[in-house]
Amino acid sequence: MERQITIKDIAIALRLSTSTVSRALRDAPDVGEETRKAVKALAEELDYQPNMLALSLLKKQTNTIGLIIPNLDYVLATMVKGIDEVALEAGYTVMVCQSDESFGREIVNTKRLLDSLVDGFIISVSSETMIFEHIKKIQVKKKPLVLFDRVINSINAPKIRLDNFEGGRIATQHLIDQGYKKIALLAGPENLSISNERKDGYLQTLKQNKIKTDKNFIIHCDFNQEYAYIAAKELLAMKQRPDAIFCISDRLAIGAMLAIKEAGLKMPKDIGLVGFNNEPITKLLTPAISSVEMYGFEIGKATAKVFLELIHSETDMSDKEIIFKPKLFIRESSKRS
Amino acid sequence: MERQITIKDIAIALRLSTSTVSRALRDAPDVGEETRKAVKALAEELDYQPNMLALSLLKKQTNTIGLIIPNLDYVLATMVKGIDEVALEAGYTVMVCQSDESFGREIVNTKRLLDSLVDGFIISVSSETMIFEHIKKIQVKKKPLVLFDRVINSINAPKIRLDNFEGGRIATQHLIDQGYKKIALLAGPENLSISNERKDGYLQTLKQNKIKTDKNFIIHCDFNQEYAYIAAKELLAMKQRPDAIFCISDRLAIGAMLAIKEAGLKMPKDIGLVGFNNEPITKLLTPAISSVEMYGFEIGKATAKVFLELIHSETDMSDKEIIFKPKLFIRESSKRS
DNA sequence: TTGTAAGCGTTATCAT
DNA sequence: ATGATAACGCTTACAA
Repeated sequence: MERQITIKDIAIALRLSTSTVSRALRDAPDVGEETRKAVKALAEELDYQPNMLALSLLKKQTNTIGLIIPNLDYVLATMVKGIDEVALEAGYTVMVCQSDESFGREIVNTKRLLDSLVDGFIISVSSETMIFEHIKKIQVKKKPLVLFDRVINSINAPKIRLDNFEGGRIATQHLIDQGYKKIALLAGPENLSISNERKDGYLQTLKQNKIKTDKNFIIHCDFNQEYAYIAAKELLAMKQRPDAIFCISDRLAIGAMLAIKEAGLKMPKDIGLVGFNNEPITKLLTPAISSVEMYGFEIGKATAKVFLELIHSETDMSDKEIIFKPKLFIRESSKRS
Repeated sequence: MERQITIKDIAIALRLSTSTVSRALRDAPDVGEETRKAVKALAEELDYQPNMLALSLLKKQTNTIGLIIPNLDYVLATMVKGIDEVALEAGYTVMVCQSDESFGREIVNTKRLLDSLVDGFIISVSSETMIFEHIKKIQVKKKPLVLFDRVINSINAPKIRLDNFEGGRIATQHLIDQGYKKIALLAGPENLSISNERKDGYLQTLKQNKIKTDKNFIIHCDFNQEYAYIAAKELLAMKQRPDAIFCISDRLAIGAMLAIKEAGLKMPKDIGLVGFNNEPITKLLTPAISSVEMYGFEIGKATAKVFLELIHSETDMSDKEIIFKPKLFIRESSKRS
């Protein structure tokens, strides 16, 4: 790596002090017209670039956002895109760290980023995360923190997320409206907020419609097509098999679909299927799968905006909560009428 | 943001000099056993964290890799995952910047990262990128640089990529073997290396099999399902319509598939279809789409390894080139025999 | 074994 | 209008 051109180089070459050069470069008012020109010309010629590290050390800010996410699947990639776009615009660079759904990696990532490189954090937790000491540490250090998508209610920080309860509700209500009576749920990992909220929406909707819930109809599994396939097979093998399955994600729905097809059942006639996320694939499959849109890009943009607001106004925003309303896209897999 | 605990705080509290504290913390040999213990104990108690910024400024290295990619679609997300994993293991943090296929944003990202925060670059260029001054600038500054996936041949730097020519070849040969005679090509943007290499594989294979190429059978379009749909419609509307379409990506293949279905044609009987990337969806569609696997995760890991090698051994590696062999997964969309 | 001082590249404060 | 100096937090000769 080449030695960087510094302010000092310019100062020496021009027989000026570093402070004058610094001032000239930043168009400070109290600097002679000629010196300014000379400095700028030489800076240009030598292709001088300020050393951000030195600036960051001095200013105690890096213009960098630490973004910690559990994976880079469709939904999160979309959210990252939104965050990125807003951040770039505002002059921030985003450090994306994937925890890969691992609590351990999430902690390592948090620690690394916390070790003073980033101005603040935007986090969506891993599915393993049940203890939040690492997150609290961020707050102890008074670094700005925004939670999105998979938020943690017990942490005091701005939260941007989908109304997952409502998502669960509209999906379930739709199935009921289509005449399905024995609706199973393929849920995600047990302790994951988004999964449980969707589940609550499902449960309450059943109750409101006076449909008894069958515990055996609720299966928790990892966000993984294979597991969903196995879980769905189990459901279909029951004597009193469900006549519809609501899946907490499209990946799960795809796994379920494979099991349904293998069982020789037809959607929507024999069984109804609804997914979540509204991934582009859902439109393309046969049958196309009904799914709940979660507006990932918008959530991403909103998240970054809240972050910027938080970082610029030192006011307390820990109560701030932006909740996006989901929308159900009804497709063949569940449309009977 | 809270004031950080510094070495100075510990020094004052213990009535030592900062240098002694620094030494004690780093287990330097020339420090008294007792002082070491005292320092470490207090550091622990105060939860002292070294200021990486100061260290970086001093050492002129940030343990950070600048990763510039055109998008976060399935293939690149997979590659990023591979890069991330290896980098994390080696103590590096990755700054992922999406150019969003925009030349302008690629330049902004490069400039920002170059302004001294990162130790080196891993880049896959945008589809708009035809001028490489920003990349050359990285080299002028002697920062380590590795290109992957969409590489630039005229730039002297290690390159890790798929054998795209071979990918084009096996896809085309497969179609020929299945008895297709009029094979069209849905290619990507005109100036994109991966697209042209795949195209060359296609062209040469046709030639080798003594099949005349029809210029009208080759359509360039953006990596976008909509465009592919339109392009495929055009192809199918020709009097002498193609009896097979090789698409340079799965997204394009999906667009083509929609057009094919709409035209009432059956795959593989009436028309053959082969995609590229082997995205998980290809298996799930009806018919399942044959596709060329490109081993994104492995390419990602290899890329990060080469980067680490480059950064640690100051040897010249600009000739290094790792080329992965693609593999065709044959599915219903093109399997006649 | 410990302390002093210079330096990494920059800016801000105070003189001149 | 310009310069000297201290400071950001840390490491590393060099002294003691």
